[in-house]
Amino acid sequence: MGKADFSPIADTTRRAEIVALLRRAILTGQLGPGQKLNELRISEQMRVSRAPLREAMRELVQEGILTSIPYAGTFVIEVTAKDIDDVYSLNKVLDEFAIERTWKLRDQRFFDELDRRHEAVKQATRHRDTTRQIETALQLHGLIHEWADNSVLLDTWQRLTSRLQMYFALHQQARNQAVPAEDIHETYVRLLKGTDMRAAQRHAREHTDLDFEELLAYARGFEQRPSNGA
Amino acid sequence: MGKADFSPIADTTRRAEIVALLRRAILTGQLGPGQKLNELRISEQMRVSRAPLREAMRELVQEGILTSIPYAGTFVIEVTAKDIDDVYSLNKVLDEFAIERTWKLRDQRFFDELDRRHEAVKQATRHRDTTRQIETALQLHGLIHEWADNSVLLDTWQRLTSRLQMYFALHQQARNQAVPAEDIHETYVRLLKGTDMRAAQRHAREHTDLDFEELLAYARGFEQRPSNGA
DNA sequence: CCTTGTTAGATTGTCGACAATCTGGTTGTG
DNA sequence: CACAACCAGATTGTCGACAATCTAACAAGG
Repeated sequence: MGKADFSPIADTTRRAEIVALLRRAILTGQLGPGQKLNELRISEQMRVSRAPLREAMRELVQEGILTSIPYAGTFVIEVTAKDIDDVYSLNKVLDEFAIERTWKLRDQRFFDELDRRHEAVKQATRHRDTTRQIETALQLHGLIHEWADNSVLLDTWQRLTSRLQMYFALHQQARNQAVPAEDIHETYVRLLKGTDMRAAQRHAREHTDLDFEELLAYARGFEQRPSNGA
Repeated sequence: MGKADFSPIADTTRRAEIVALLRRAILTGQLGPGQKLNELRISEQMRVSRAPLREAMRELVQEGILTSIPYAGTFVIEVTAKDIDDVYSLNKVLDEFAIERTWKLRDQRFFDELDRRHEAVKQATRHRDTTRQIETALQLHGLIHEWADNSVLLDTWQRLTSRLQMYFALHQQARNQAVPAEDIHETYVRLLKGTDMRAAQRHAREHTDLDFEELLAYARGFEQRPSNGA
């Protein structure tokens, strides 16, 4: 049968592309915390007028990775240890909820997708591609939120993810250390495949395979440090 | 001493005022679900150009009460029973978390504020002011999120609150029934003042004094019903 | 020396006009 | 009648220019 399920076509507005560009620049650390976004300069660089750029910036402000002060400018959010702790602690709660909601909905497609994403992380790890490693790890952890069949939860988690990705990128960028070779997501995946939901939730609450403790310790270091623009 | 701590002055940009106006119009039900927002018409009514209006609309899109389709328009979100259920279930999780975080931070100022907001609800109830009753009830429940000392949690909760307020307004508007005279928040306040945190959390999870069950039943009624604009 | 008033430059906020796109009706054709 | 191509109107997306506001440097006065 001619049954092909098409995905929605791409948003063909400049605004959407600008949002994607800016978000990527921030989440990869090209735009550092506290840095000011000069509208005229950016609009000229992108060959775009200020109108769609400003609209894009409003979106990112609401997304929580930019902050705006009227007549002063729009800046990349500052990162404090408390911010990271706030995001992290809430993230754990959402994880527990997502696991609970996803649990009964797990099927073969879920397990397949879980393996696929897990494999993507392992591949990025082998290639020593730290940026992609962060990205894939977050995608792996995002599966339960996508599967939970709760659009508001997914929305909320994606908002947190933006920040998480930014934090990890900063951390990685500053340390630039060798990535862990072992597979730290092994337990997480195994528990999600198992039959003990409580165990999976406990794992999400207590043991984190996204290495937050180190991230926190690091963040306490650059507290109050002046952020120099690029 | 001349020590007066000033709060930041109000945002004096048109954009901010437009956001407030539009939000109020949506949350009070003046703009119904599915309704299209004609930029030219609204900008003329507000005596404002389309630029700040469009920026304001981007904010509300990210806030989750508007939805935008490129080259087609921006619309007030549709309300389905599932949406309400999604918001409601996530809200309960956030409540539990907020109670946990707030618990150790409770002090006299907290209890005073709790009483103050509780009193505001009772007053609105006495005056049969249903709109204000919704508003004050949500403010009462918001205290634990404000007190939890987690800016991300507060952000998230406020986003959900926008929707909750909209749902309740629709419900109230359609039914237009007499408001309950009894004080349904009595237990909630009492538990928050007590010493048993688990009991307070259980109450948040199991018994809801914001009457969601009825709201849900109602929402299932206008599923798929065409929304006529004003 | 410190404070206050002024001013020039840069940047953000807002405006009105034009371009791109969608919608619905109309027309022509089989 | 069914259907596709086309066209006119309305609406959204984008642009360049102007107005409002902020910042920092400088001068004047105590």
